[in-house]
Amino acid sequence: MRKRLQKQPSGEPTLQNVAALAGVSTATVSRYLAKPDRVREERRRRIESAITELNYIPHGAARALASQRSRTIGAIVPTLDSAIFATGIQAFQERLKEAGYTLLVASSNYSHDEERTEAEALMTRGVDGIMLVGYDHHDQLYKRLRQKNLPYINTWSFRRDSREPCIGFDNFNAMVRLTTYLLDIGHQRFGVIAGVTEGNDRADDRLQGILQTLSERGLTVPDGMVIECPYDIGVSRQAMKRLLAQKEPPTAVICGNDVLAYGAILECQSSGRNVPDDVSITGFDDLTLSAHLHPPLTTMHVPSEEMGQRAADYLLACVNDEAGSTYTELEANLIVRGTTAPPRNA
Amino acid sequence: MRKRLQKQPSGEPTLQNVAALAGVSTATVSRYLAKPDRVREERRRRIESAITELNYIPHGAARALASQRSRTIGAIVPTLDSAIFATGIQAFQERLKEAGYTLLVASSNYSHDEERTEAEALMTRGVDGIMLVGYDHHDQLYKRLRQKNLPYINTWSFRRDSREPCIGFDNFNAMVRLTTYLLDIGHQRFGVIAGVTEGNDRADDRLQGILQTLSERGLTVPDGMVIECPYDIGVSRQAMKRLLAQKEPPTAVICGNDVLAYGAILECQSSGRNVPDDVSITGFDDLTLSAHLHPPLTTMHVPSEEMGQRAADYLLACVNDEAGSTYTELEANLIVRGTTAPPRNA
DNA sequence: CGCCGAAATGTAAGCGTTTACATTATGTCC
DNA sequence: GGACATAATGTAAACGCTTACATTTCGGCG
Repeated sequence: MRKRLQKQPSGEPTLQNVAALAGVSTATVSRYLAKPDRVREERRRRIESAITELNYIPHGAARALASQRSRTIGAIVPTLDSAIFATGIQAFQERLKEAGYTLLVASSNYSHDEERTEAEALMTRGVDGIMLVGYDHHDQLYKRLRQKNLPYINTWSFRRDSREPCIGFDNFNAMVRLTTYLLDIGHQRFGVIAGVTEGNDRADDRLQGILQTLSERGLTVPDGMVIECPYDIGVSRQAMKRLLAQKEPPTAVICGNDVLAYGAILECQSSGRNVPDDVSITGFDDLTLSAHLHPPLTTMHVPSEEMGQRAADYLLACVNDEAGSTYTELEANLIVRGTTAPPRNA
Repeated sequence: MRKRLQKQPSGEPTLQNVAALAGVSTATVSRYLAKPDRVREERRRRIESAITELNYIPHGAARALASQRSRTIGAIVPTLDSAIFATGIQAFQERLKEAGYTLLVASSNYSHDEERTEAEALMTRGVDGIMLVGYDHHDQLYKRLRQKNLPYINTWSFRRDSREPCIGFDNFNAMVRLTTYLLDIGHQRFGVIAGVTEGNDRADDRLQGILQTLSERGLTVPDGMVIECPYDIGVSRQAMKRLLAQKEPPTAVICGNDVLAYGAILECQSSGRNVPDDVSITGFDDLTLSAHLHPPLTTMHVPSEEMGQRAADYLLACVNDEAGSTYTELEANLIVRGTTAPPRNA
């Protein structure tokens, strides 16, 4: 046998060391780690003290390699830098933690391509499942997911006709309800500050919900009364300014989410307009802050925590070969607060 | 040789398959993956098409096991559910992504014990480095980190006397400056709505900065004028209510962060008090929204993005055995906006 | 045309676990 | 006390890569 320079080992205590110190086989230690009650009392104690003494920490990669599962789950959100996703992810993570799983996060910046790339990266990391936001994804991504037979779930939206596992609410329908409410209290002239619909099915569904409801009531929204803008409060203020500058300004402005609504409200306050007397404004998400605003924001409440939890539950069920409900519809609730009122002339 | 039931392989294409299909050795494929220009043109092409044909995705765990590094970095933040950390993490992640690293996140809920547990979990996952928030951590955690010789960095605070690698700003000093500013424009009666200092060195440093500055100017803050509360807008409103109910209410209220300040402002608005005429209010963090409030919030700007980036840079430098600056002080800047003014009687 | 150093490639030994199967200890029942 | 089922343990072969070292190929050059 030739002599070779040994590859440098990690220097960390290994399961093998633990076994040696405890005077048992590696299999027993491994079993102890997985199901402590499958090894007899006396050995268990020896193993435990060996672990403590060596400060042994199992090697996840070795584990993943041997067992073909990483106890790791991935999530790809458009951005972490948004309270609403952060809340959902936080809940998601919390649940995974309880089950001994670790979360890998990635962000797509609202781009299908980036999302796909990130998904690929997560797969390399060997995640046992993936949480996605929305239902509209890169074809290749769906293909890969199915090919690898990797559990995944779409969140933040729910469509009756979906063939993909999903948990969320119906964005379209939610906006139908909100718009109907505004119509019912007498509004006729609407403005819309929508999120960017390109590559964002939630934003698009919401916008369509508004437009369709209005058109069913025989109302059309003139050009210039629908503005798409990124979820940025400054940009939203600009949008609101343009809306208010129209010769027949809207009596109600529907915003794609709460942040856009904040911008709209602030613009009104800065320009001396009263909300809701001069103009009603609505949001979507129901961020914590919204209830405290002055006046408090009328908005659709999105159950982001529950969504996070349930998504985790579903994926955990999948990896454990249990049955989980593949389609779960949650309710987004209209919360009427202080930023909406009948229009002046009504 | 006995017959054994084969352990079920993953069914995924492996590097071995790629090598076979391309007609080269596994070593060559592996090299191609790591440094494409180290294999000759012609083989490179064969390998590439083999990869495409098989839809090959490298197996991260195997990789990690063989190479002793996971290309994965962990971060433990108090909570994801806070705009300020989310922003920092987002930037951190972005940078890691560029370098081909993946982020593992965990949250500690402001508890040293949970932080330690999470760190242990991250180590099992084999992270190559860890980002922590604050400098005050569980002794065991520090011990473990050093014992494993695992790169780590403290963020969100900077202390001259720190012996730990850190990147951040001096919370104490920042509050000294902010308090001095308020003193300079004439305030004498102060209220403080601080974050919970237990287990949160940043919150504590900030509070001490305020108290010490005041005491140096011969001012003492009476009991009941300093309230610690969790970063919750509702709770903060309650705190503000109590402050305003004192017989000599403060002319300036210093808040531990922007969220607390929002609560304070909203409480004033609800109770018909004018900010800043009746009472000045300051925040800390400079969240995006703060600049847009009405009036816009006077606050300390925290460079969370830069902090995230730099933290990533440092850890990446460590894993690549490059030199990175171990101590980096960033500046938190006082942004004077509309919520502060000299007191009425001044 | 042969020689040499460098570059490219191949060979095969791990990396630290899990787990199928073999073996051994334990407990139960007559 | 022996036979047997059962529970506990041990043995050793993967898992899918990386990489040290060996071998081959390539390009110049005299």
